[in-house]
Parts: sequence; structure tokens; C-alpha cells
Amino acid sequence: MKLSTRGEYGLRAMFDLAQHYGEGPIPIKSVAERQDISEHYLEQLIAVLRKAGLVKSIRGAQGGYVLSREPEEITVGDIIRVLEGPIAPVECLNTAEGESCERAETCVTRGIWEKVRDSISDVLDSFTLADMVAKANQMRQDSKYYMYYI
Amino acid sequence: MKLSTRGEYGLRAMFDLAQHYGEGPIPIKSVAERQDISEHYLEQLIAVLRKAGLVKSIRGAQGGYVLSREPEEITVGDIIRVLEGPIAPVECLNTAEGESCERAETCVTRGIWEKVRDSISDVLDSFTLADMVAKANQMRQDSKYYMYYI
DNA sequence: ATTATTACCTAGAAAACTAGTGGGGATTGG
DNA sequence: CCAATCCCCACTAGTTTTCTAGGTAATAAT
Repeated sequence: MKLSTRGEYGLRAMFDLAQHYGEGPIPIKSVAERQDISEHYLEQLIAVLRKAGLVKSIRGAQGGYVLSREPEEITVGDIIRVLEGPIAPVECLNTAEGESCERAETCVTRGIWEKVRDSISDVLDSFTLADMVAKANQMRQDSKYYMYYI
Repeated sequence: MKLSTRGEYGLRAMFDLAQHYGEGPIPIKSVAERQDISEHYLEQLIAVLRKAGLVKSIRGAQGGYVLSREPEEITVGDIIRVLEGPIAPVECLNTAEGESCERAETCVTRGIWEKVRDSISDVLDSFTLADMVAKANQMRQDSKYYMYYI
């Protein structure tokens, strides 16, 4: 029961772009370095995000990527669904209702997978990039105070 | 974002055993046929379930498998965790808190994966095999009535 | 005792997927 | 022009998944 690193890396990259939102285009190289991800691999992931309309690219020197919407308007679910495909714990959830899944009558399991899927979706859709940035800032603040105590 | 078929097949097989609970040992062959799963492959899955103590085996002719606890006392989560390993959408959740995950401070994403994991766990742990059998019986009942209407 | 039926075990093989790498081309600011 | 940057296609090594092959061991029925 695992995501591939695609979703993980992609989310970290998008979070990085959100942290630098408003600073103009951010080159992929700097994102890859900060997030410790293979630059070339990340390039492929961000291409998918671009085709899905979540980021815009600016080519040429001083180019890079920017979020195409406000961080408040991009949820974690948006990103994960693009990179990992539809959230479907088992294959039969990707087929239209009642179709192709024989033994549908006995297929009580399907109902369970639907509930799993929905609960994952709910969690993923409940966080925006802006939430993540806020949380990171708060953590930085906390650790600053922590330093004082030592 | 997908389970492998191991969890899916294993759950279907356990559900099948639950439907025949009380009828003595059920041979794997009949389970595989009813559930349309490769017999030999299912054998390997059920071996894992046996080692985990979820089913008991009776060898020899007229042998087979039986649930080692009441259907009320086996949850879907029990089965999935055995077959799919710990529920951890990303690898870093498998490591002890704060350890090994560098950039932990920036690692706001971890908190999100924790929430995803917990919500999956909650759903999986909220269903027992007995619930599934009851649901299947109810569906059968419904479709009987449906027949009358036609 | 023999036989048929069952569980149990090990070793793989084919296919799919993951996480990259390699090597270039196209665009644009300075 | 040229360096920085995005963009694209192909390939690969490794892993995982799903399944097959080919047995051995135990036991109930005869």
C-alpha cells in the first residue's frame, strides 16, 4: 500500500515552488538541489504537472517554473492524482459502475475499496500548498524558540 | 496509488472462507475456483495468512483451511496488513519518528502522509469478515426481491 | 496397504513498473 | 553570440508482481 516516489517527489517540488511563490520563475535545478531529487528525473515529473496545468514554465535564461494558480488553490490531491493516476486501491474501481466486474453481486469487497478511496481523497483534498507553507513557517518559528531554550 | 492484487485476492479468499465458516475445512481449490484466482498463486498468499495466524490448515484428504478466529474478530485491516505490509503511503513513515528522514524540519509532507495512513487504517479496521458476509447476504436478498418485480 | 486428495515448499519466468541516465534540441535574457 | 534554462525521446538496471513448474508430505477413504 504505497505511493511511488513520483507523488512524493512531485509534492515536495510543488511545495518548494509554493515556498518561493511570488519570487518569479524558479529553475528546476534549484528545486532539485533543495529537495535532494535527481534533477533529470524531476524534470520529467514536472513536465507532467505542466501538461496538467498545475505549473507554468518560462523558457530561456532566468526562466523556470511558477505555480499556475495561487498556493491556496492547489490541493495535495490535485498533485497526487496527476502524478499517480486516479486514486483506486484496486483496479475494478477504475471501470464504470457495474461494468466489467463480474461477480459484482458477490463483490462486497468493492464497497470497501470505495470507502478507502474516498477517505484518501478527502484527506488529500483537505490540504493546500498554502497550508503546507504555513505549517513549515510555523515549524521554523517553533524551532527558533527551541534554540533559545538551549 | 494502488494495492497489489495480493491484498485483493487475499481478502476475497478470506471472505470466501468466512461465507463457509462452520462447514469444516474448505480446500483452496474450491476457493480459487469460486473467486477466479490462480490456485497455485492463491496457495502462496494463504501460506502467508497461515503464518500470520489468520487461518488454520488441515492436511490430507478432506482437508483445507478454516479461519482461526470468528469472522467477527477478523478485520479487513488484519488481512491487508499481512499481505501488503505496513500501510505506509511513503517510505519514511516506516522509519522511527524523527530518525533517518533528514530535512525533517522542512518535511511537512510527512504529516500529510501520516493522516492518509491513519484514514486508510481506520476504514480497513472498521470492517470485519462478518460484516462482509452480512452485506453479501443482504445483497442476495435484495436481488431476489428485484427478480419478483420483473 | 494403496490411492486419491489435500496441504506445503522451492525455484524460477514473464511482464510490468520504478527510478533513473544519456544525449541531445529549442528558447531567451544578458 | 552564449550561457542558462526548458523540452523531448530513448534506453537501462533493478525491483516487484503475478503466476507456473515440479515436486514432497500428510491423511482420509477404500
